Amino acid sequence: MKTPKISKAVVRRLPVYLRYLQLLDEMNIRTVSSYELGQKLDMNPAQIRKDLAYFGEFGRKGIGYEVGYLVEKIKQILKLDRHLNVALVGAGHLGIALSNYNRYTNEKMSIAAIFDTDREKIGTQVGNLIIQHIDELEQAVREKEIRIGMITVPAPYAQGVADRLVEAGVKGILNFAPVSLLVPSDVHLRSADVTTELQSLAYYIEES
Amino acid sequence: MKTPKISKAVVRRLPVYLRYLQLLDEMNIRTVSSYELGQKLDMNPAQIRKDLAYFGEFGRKGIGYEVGYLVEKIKQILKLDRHLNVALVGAGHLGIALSNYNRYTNEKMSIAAIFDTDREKIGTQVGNLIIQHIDELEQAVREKEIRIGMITVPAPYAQGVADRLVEAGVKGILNFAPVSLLVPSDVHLRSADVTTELQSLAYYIEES
DNA sequence: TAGATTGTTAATCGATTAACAATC
DNA sequence: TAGATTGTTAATCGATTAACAATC
Repeated sequence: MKTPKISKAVVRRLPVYLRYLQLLDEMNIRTVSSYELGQKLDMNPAQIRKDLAYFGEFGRKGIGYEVGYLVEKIKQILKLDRHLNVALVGAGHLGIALSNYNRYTNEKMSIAAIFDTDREKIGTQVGNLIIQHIDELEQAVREKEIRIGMITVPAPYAQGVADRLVEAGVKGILNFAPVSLLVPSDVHLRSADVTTELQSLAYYIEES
Repeated sequence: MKTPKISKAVVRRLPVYLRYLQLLDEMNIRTVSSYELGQKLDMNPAQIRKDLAYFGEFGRKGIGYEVGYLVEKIKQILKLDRHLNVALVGAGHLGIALSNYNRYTNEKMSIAAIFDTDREKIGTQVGNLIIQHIDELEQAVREKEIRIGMITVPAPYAQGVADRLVEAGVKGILNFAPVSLLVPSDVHLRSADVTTELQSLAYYIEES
């Protein structure tokens, strides 16, 4: 165990750091301090330093962090330096839209299969993939070593899809359906539901 | 000030409770205990009771919560009992997909305008809306009393769009672009970025 | 050297959970 | 009445921030 005990909050912030560091890298900025990062990401510099320090000593006192080096380190930590295949279940508007995210994430992470139940859609090409029937899910997950599933089916079908993904061996699920899912504790579930986000935002909107 | 100090974590859970309660309501289930809710939502019952108790005494000792009543109460708390207009900026695949979310959220919350800069798209109908040029944003926000903006433009344009939304008077922003935005402290910003979600999930995926 | 900035410890703050009296 | 379940206080746990010695 190379890391002691990393909190979920820390892990959720690492991709945010990574994204901004990659931007700096593209701008050929070599070095950055936790203070500068804090300014740009609206975060406390101490938190950034502490987060990074869980994984090693990446900075230099008096200087800051070397951008390119830190990018590589964070990629390693997040395991973005190895291939990771994702399955997308639900080829509706949202599913199709998300299938474009291939480019955004990382060359090493890619959507390796898309599933639906609609006979009209099956066999159709989306990007460089062909929409498959969901009954091929288990086989595809095994053959392509898919580890993460994204669920973009209507709410009533989402739990069933989650069950199948789990059964097939997926270890992470990103659920876009507006419903609470139950999965075994060894499977990491994230909700990416627009409904709940908007509804909780509404709380903060004062009367006009 | 009718509420003392409600934490963000509590507010984010209320829509989750609401959603499940509405499901129970549709199934004509009259009453539910915090224990049952906890089971179905994979949450601690004490937390659910405590969350609800911040806003009033909605339950009955020995009985539980009356589903229909609690649904109404949570809607009131989240201000989902009044109209709330949302603007969508960016009519790409994701934007179009999200424009369907009208039905999911709430009859009272609706996307009231869609903007883009692409001349090809402007004037095009999406659902019951016509895509407008982003230069009409300020006027539309004012006229339609839009209070929340969803950003689905490419990352490099997102901060500019956020600035315009803020300037126009929007008080909540849901950002789908893979970039960290800065907004004034009185504007509530939420990130709904798939990239960071997937990347943080990757951390938990063990070697195959 | 003087100034800057890290890594880390200690202090603080916030959120979750346990426990139980009140009561339906 | 006995059993169930809330609302709430106290205890615990986890996360953030402040402070500063180490050092580039």
